[in-house]
Amino acid sequence: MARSSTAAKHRAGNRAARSKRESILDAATRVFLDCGYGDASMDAVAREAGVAKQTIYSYFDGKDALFEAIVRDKCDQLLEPIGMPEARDNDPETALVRTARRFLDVVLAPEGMALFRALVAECGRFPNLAEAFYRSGPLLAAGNLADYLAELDRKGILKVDDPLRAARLFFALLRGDLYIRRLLDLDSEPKPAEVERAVADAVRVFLAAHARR
Amino acid sequence: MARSSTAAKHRAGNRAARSKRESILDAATRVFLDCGYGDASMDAVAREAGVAKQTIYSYFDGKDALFEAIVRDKCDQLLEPIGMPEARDNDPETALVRTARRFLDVVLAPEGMALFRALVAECGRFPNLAEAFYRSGPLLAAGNLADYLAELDRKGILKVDDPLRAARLFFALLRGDLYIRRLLDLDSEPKPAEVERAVADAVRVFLAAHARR
DNA sequence: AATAAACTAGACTGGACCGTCTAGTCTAAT
DNA sequence: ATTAGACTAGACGGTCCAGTCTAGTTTATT
Repeated sequence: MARSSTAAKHRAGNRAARSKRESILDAATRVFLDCGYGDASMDAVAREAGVAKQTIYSYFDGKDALFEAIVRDKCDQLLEPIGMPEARDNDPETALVRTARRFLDVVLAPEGMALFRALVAECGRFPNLAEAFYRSGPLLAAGNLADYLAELDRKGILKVDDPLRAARLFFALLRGDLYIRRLLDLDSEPKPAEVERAVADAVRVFLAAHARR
Repeated sequence: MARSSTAAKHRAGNRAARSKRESILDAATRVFLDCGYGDASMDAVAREAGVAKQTIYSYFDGKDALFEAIVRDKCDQLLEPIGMPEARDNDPETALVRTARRFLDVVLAPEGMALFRALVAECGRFPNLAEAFYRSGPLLAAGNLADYLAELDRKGILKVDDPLRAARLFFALLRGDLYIRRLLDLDSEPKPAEVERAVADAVRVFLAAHARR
């Protein structure tokens, strides 16, 4: 039998309710990603959202559920460009540079970093979130690139024995030292020139390793 | 004027006091790295150490100071093998493989991962810890490798234009996808065969990129 | 206008936890 | 044996917070 509670109705979603739900999600995203799960308080979310605390509880089951919701939300929103297969090109350098830029722009941006830090910090409490992130982010991106690399190998443009492993290595190269420093919050968002240099380095090394001799 | 409080005397360090201090540090390390800073309680540390809570406060100024102490401790202990310059060898493959194994053995081990996760989670609260870790870990390792790579370049064995950047790229390759998965706690400690494969992949790609033509 | 549902502001409960304090025990040196 | 310092067990104050409850207000629908 259907629950007729307020929360259940909201989950179905009127128009007004959706906007209220979204302003809560927005505020919660800011608070959670700023403070981390532990130091974020529901009162702070309510204040930030301009909403009574009770209202939050009428849209979400509790702190855990709210955190899950905002993380899944940000994952979808943030990783969507990464997940999309890149326009392919017979010149691998062109395609790799495009893929690389798109990847770094997302993961090095403050939001991308904050999301990843939150996931790392809470992967013990929310293992399924970490899994979902990995699948719809790094794994999907590597899969797409792997398909393209396999095609280049078939066409004899590059030599790629294990496309998936090669794709993973490419993204590893791309993260490089920058990523570690960003994770530890030792650098602020890098300037475009730095990103461009990281892209160029990664592409150069990758192509050298997979050139047809 | 010198403080004559218990805490000050302990900091100087008798023999008995040192062992008590160490059992507190041990327990605190377990608790903090298991639960994270926020969810670790001083009562849990006391219980785990088999010590009264007051005793902890007579050796350490508070929760923050205890956390700092255990992190610096683990950093020193864990990163010491990484920081030492590797025995050099005119065959770069031999030397790189050795360096790579030593690096991955440390950073992929449960303790290494737990430490890094804690640092990522708390880098906002303890920015100086993150900095110290980076300098005595990744930065030092890259510096050492860079020196060796510069030597190889001088000898005409490899072509390495920017040794420090090259060294960083090598470690980036090494971390690869494994590191991300470990950070998110999606994998347990990898088997030696997996590590060996990651090492081989990284070395192969690196050498291909820096071969004298 | 009347009515019901949604919302607000804020009080409140129950629990966790940091850091302190107390009272008593153990150890070691004089 | 005495005495001082270290230690223990546990209580306690103060703070913070998740989640609930109350009483009153707004909004929308009929």
